[in-house]
Amino acid sequence: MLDPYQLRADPEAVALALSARKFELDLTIYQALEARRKQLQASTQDLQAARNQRSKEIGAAKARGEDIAPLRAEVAGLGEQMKTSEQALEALQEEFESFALGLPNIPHHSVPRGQDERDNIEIRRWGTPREFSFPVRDHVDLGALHQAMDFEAAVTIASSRFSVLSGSFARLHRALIQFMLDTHTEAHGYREVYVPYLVNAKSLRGTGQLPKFKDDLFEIPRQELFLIPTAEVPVTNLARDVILNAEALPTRYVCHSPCFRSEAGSYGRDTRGMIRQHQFEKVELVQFSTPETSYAQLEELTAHAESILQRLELPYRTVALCTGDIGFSAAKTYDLEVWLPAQNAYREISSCSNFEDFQARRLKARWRNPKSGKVELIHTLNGSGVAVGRALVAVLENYQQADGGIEIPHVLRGYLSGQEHLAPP
RNA sequence: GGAGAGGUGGCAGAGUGGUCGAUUGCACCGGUCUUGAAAACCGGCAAGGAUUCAUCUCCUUCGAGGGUUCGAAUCCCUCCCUCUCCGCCA
Repeated sequence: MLDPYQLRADPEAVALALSARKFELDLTIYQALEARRKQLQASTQDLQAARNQRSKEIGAAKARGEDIAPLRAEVAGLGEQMKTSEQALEALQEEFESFALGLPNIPHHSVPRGQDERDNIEIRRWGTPREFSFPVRDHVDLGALHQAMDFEAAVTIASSRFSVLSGSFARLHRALIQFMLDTHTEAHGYREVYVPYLVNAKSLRGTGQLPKFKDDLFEIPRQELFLIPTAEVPVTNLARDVILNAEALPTRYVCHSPCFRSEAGSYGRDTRGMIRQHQFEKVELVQFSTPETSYAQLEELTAHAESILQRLELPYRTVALCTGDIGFSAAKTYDLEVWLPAQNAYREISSCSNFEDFQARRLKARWRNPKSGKVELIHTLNGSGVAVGRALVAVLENYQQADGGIEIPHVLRGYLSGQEHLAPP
């Protein structure tokens, strides 16, 4: 949610800033709503004040033992009038809220301007894609060869866009999770958390998935809960309705969780293999910070995610998303794209964002600023550190050998009883 | 699932229809005292919103929603959550 004061003070400037991300803020609608709100709120509060004052007079008169009947008659009509006004105001405020919830965040000034992903800017590249002396297999073929990846079984059990891993690949997948968690907790100073995978609508509204992106979620209507699309939701909601102490900031959380996405609207995209699944594992980094340090922390968080790819010795590049490609809630985002030899392309494996106070305003996530003594909104950040399924794909494809065997990255060997190599059966 | 108890400010905890937005304690901030600190004493200290250059003033909020009333933290109804006991269960 945007700062209502900023919106009120200079709606034209907000509209201009949002136009950079191809969002059209309808100033006519906004200003009409605002004018009605202002008028109705003032008149409602006047009625409430009159009611309160009269009631106090009745109380005082009664205490003096006077006859209160005439006073009561005087106030009689006030209540109905007030109630009508209050209801109208409430309806208007709901209308205003749904309007405000539909407004995306304002991009930070450092975000490159552009229309779509073609205008994203590559910040840096790490590693060199390997030259293969044999035809490369993609992870699906490698999975079949190792008898360790079964998409047909997943269709039988659930539907398309699910997968079954077994044997060495299931273990490699688990090893990646352990490696990422251990690295972030031991080398990067994150606190590991375990959280609910089902969350309520309030949590999703807080992080920005609701109301606008309901179709992307799996819903459990009976219990009014949703499967999490990312650990960002439960972990960021740790700060909901909380006033943090200044000493607690910055707060760094790391969380491994499954993620569930309906992938509505992506029919036909990435249908082969486990690149785009309804269910996948992710290790998520979440930080809470003061407004002063949030951009420094975005750089830090991004470096922590990059460190995973570096330790796995996977070539990747870091991309700054342009204004036209940035997500709804984010003020600035870096994507990490890992090299996939079978696709001959860099593919997204992590997305690291600073949301500034956009989520915090919805969450009422605040801190007490010792300088002002005031309660102020925190800034929230998160990033994948990194997507586990895609990391598995990247390891398999980058580390494959001519016979279809897989060399194990050095940092994972300790999690695999020291194995250096997975031979096909 | 059954029975009972309870949800009040950062925390603890009073308050059962009328200056209660809320006694008090702790924590926190400022001051006096002190070489310094502690103690003691004095003062301040909820959040959100409207209006305003700012102050003043006003409105809302005692788990959530609805109701009764001129007036609700307080009475009634529904829901949510927490705790205790029983049952069941990983």
